[in-house]
Amino acid sequence: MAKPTFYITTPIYYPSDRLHIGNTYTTVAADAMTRFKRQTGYDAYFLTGTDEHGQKIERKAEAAGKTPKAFVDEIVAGIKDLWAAMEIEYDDFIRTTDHRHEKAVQKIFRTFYDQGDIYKSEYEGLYCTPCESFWTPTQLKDGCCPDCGRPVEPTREESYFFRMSKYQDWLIDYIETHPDFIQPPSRANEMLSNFLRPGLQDLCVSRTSFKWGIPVDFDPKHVIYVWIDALSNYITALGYGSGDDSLLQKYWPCDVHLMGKDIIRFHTIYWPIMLHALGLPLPKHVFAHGWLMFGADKMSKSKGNVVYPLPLVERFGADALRYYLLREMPFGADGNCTLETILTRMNADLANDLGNLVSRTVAMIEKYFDGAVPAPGPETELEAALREKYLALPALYEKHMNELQFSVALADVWKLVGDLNRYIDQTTPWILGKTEEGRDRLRTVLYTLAECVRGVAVLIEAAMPQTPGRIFAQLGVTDPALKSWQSLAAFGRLAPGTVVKKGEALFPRIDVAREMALLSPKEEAAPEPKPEPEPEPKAPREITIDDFLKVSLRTAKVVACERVAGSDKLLKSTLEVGNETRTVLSGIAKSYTPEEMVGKTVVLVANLAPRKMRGVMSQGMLLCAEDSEGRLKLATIEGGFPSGMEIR
RNA sequence: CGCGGGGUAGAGCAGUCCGGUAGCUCGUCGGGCUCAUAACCCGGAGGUCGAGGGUUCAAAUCCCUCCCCCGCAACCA
Repeated sequence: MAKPTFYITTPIYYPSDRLHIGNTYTTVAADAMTRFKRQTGYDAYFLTGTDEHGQKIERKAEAAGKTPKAFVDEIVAGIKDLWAAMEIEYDDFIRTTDHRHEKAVQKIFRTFYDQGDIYKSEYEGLYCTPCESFWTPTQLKDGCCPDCGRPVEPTREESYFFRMSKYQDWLIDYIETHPDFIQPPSRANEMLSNFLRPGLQDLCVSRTSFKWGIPVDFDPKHVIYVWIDALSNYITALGYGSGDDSLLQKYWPCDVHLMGKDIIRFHTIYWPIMLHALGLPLPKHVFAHGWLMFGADKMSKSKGNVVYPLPLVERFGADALRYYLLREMPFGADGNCTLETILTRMNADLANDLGNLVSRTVAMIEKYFDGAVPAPGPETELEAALREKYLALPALYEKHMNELQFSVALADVWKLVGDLNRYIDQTTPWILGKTEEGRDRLRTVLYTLAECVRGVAVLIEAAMPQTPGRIFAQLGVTDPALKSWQSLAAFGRLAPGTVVKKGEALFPRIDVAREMALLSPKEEAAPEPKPEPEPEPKAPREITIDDFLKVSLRTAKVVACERVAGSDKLLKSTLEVGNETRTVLSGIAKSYTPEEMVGKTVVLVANLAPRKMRGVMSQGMLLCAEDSEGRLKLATIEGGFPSGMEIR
């Protein structure tokens, strides 16, 4: 009988920057799930990859003086290195620039067009010419381009559109009749009430404003815009439209699309509709996990709790970081993530509980039985209770893993680890070892420990691929049958006489304070390229003095200041600039009270185009410094200097 | 009334759907043990479960009102 199949995907990541720990989390989760499914008898297939087209990459490549392909090649290599370091083993890594993908996407696009799902029309929107971008009214900043701040103008661009509206009722019905489709279920409500029930707009699926994309083969001045290009990867990777769709036949429909909660909308609305239009069944589950929060904006860099994956892996190993990621985050919810919580968790669970358990178990077998696992004697109720827990664990673990509740599944295993540490204290082997009758009892105790430790090693394999091997080495387990999931079905598989050998500590205890100092972002000018926290999209370019002189900076005295009704950030200041009076709005209400403002002599950008905010015209801008926590300090002029003076 | 998430011990969280002695991890204090990675085990202190009202024999849990925090949105030239 053929094995049941299991197909799992991560999103394809956008390689405009290095990946952060959030993407690492998704991918680790998918990898752990894949390993778990294989372990429990499935034919599992794990897909990840990169989404490489689009204007943003086109521009970044240009800024870096590279071709888009060369630019993404480099980043993709880094991503693959990171996955290798994290022990992530995917079956396929699809890049949207792969020839196989591009061909299939063109075919999909044409299919939609031929069957009338896609039609050509004009996109009417607000266009910023310098940025070559369309913006929706809601994206605009005060009527201007959110990127460059310059005015936009209504423009039309020829575009292809997907008739989403046609499938809206079908999708609503599908989601309502398939309560398991969107996980967690609260996300389904969100999609229904925010997007589906109000009515779907037809989706713009091509662009003519940039070139870095897959051309529409029957209308080559268009490139296919992100949706059809990116989402299709889940089937093009399986050979959809390639002539060999054996993988598709085997693995589709997908079991789980795993992703962060930010992109759930695309996967639960556009993607299902596209699949339906292609006549393909929908994925069984779309699962959105939460975010890893780094103590959020409030306490990041200054508290030294920004976390990057690579330095941690290098220092503590892939398994420790994988364990942390899977254990710390509850199902579907956001989790706090700081260097301190990571190190503390590693110490408590890995070094103290598991590592030390293995260490003391093996040490006692060496000490009392010359390293040979003793044959167990009669059982007491202590052993019976442990055995019962041990035997119940695989089913429990399997249940939680199948619900993608990694943290709960691991917590179950660690309950057994805790029980075993307690068991040692209850049975006091070091006393048993002193008498002849005690030694009989000791055989049972140490055998029970060794067998349970073996079970733990088997159970954690999916989450921590490297550690079981190290435990087996210390226990002297070589027979593959004893490393298998099936071996958990009965207690007592470990053969008495097996020779153990104490090795290095599985997880050396970490000096948290020291490591925190060592790994804090400031020290991290390491050779490895650190993933810049917020890479400036627009790197400051050199300008000439003439450019600078275009900016008119003047001293200005605040003569009055008040809060702006309805805004928590804006202050409205009345400024005296020489013999002129100006009104300026500034987003500084969180750092300054109106009272503090009055009387200050500040720096005004005097020739900035006026802008309306909250219905009030702002005639200029005040210069401010901003720290990493968003606190602002105005640039001020000391002393009683007159207003209206030029600043150079 | 924009959408959503949340407010439970010093910190991070579970419990809330299906009312019934408030629980877990870390930290802290005290004790035990010596097989072990200064680890492990036991115990204590520490909570008016955001506030107020209601239903009930009984409310963290159900109902109503309000306050506060965090995302998104808005907005910070």
